[in-house]
Amino acid sequence: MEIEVKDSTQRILDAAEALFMDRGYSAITLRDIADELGIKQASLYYHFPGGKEQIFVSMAERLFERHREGLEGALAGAEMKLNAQLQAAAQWFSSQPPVKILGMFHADIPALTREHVQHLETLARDAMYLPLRRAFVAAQERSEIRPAHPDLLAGSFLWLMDGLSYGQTRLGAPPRSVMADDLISILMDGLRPRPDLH
Amino acid sequence: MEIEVKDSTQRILDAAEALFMDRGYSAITLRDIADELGIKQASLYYHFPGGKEQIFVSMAERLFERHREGLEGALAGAEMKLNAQLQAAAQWFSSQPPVKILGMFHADIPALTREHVQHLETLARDAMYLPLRRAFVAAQERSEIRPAHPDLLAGSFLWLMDGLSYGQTRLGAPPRSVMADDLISILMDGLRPRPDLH
DNA sequence: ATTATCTATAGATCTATAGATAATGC
DNA sequence: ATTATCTATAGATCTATAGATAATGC
Repeated sequence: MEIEVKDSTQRILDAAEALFMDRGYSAITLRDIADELGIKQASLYYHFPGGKEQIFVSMAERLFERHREGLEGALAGAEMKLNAQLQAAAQWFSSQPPVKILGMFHADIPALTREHVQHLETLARDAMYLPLRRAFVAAQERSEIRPAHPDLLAGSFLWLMDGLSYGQTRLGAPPRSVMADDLISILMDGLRPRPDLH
Repeated sequence: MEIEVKDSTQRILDAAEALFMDRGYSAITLRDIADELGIKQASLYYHFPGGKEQIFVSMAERLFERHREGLEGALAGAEMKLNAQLQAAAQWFSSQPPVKILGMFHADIPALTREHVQHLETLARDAMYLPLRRAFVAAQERSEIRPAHPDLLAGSFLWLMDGLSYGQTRLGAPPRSVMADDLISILMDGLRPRPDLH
């Protein structure tokens, strides 16, 4: 059994991810990240010559790749019923630290270059949005749910999963797993193929 | 007919609201706000001796009071059916600039003093969360919807309304009013009093 | 010689304060 | 005299660069 010590690059990205995701790009300084690791701020430039922006972009790339694999794996591993797939997706999201992806983007991204924005938006879309959208579209094709705009469904589901992270202690809320189950159950009932219109 | 010119304090809060809500507390400087108004950064201290933090808190107080009145008015003005009330609430939210309230709080609030955090959280709760929660509880008491945790319902609805602001151009989405109607329709169907549990 | 850190610091902000200036109202 | 601005600036960061230092690997 080999004890593999994470290399410095990964440890920097770990710290950066926790800090950036929690408080946003502008609020975090390179000193915050370095302090977290017990090194000096200038030492970060050895691993990331591009400085703060490069650290942010690398962190986001790694995060999206992890989510793409995790979410696609969860969806593929579930029964081919939307209900089971959404439960698996919810479980995946709650296994991960909060992402706050859309909020982060809107607030943080004006601080980045156009190219980096474009790049990260594509990654985010591929990693989190499209896999869910495909699951909703497939369920519609199987007539498992009534017709509804798949962009709305995918976006709202993703948004709700993201919101479960925030909601925790704030504004008095039940535990996360219960919330996810209840939400999915309400959503599935709401999407039944035309139950008994009026 | 009297042309009432907004006083400087209100104009400062207008600019602060637009900037803070868009990019967050840390990303906005006093110079950004002053530039927006065509004055010098130091002049802001005449109206807000407490500086940046006081501007943010005053802006948030005004915003929450506006939302409390607007949301309570919308709910009270609607038919006493949950469906109509949620539609009125959705209309109110889409009449307002995006709030991004929870995301803002989580990210920005570590930069404020404990007292201000406490104060703003109470205002946010009273203005946006509790009115919706009361509407869901009342609908349950009228047996209009099946039993479900009202905190989850109020929180998710608020969160979804908030999300409609983000989702707009991003990630390919239908127009906001359509999305709100579709979501409410799905939610209402999902909450029907025990439809036909096999 | 290479790798990974450090110290020191330049240059660019940002917040906040002090005091000057100009316009208005008694 | 009061109100609302301005200029100037101190003091505190923050990012990024230059070059020193120490440990490891050939």
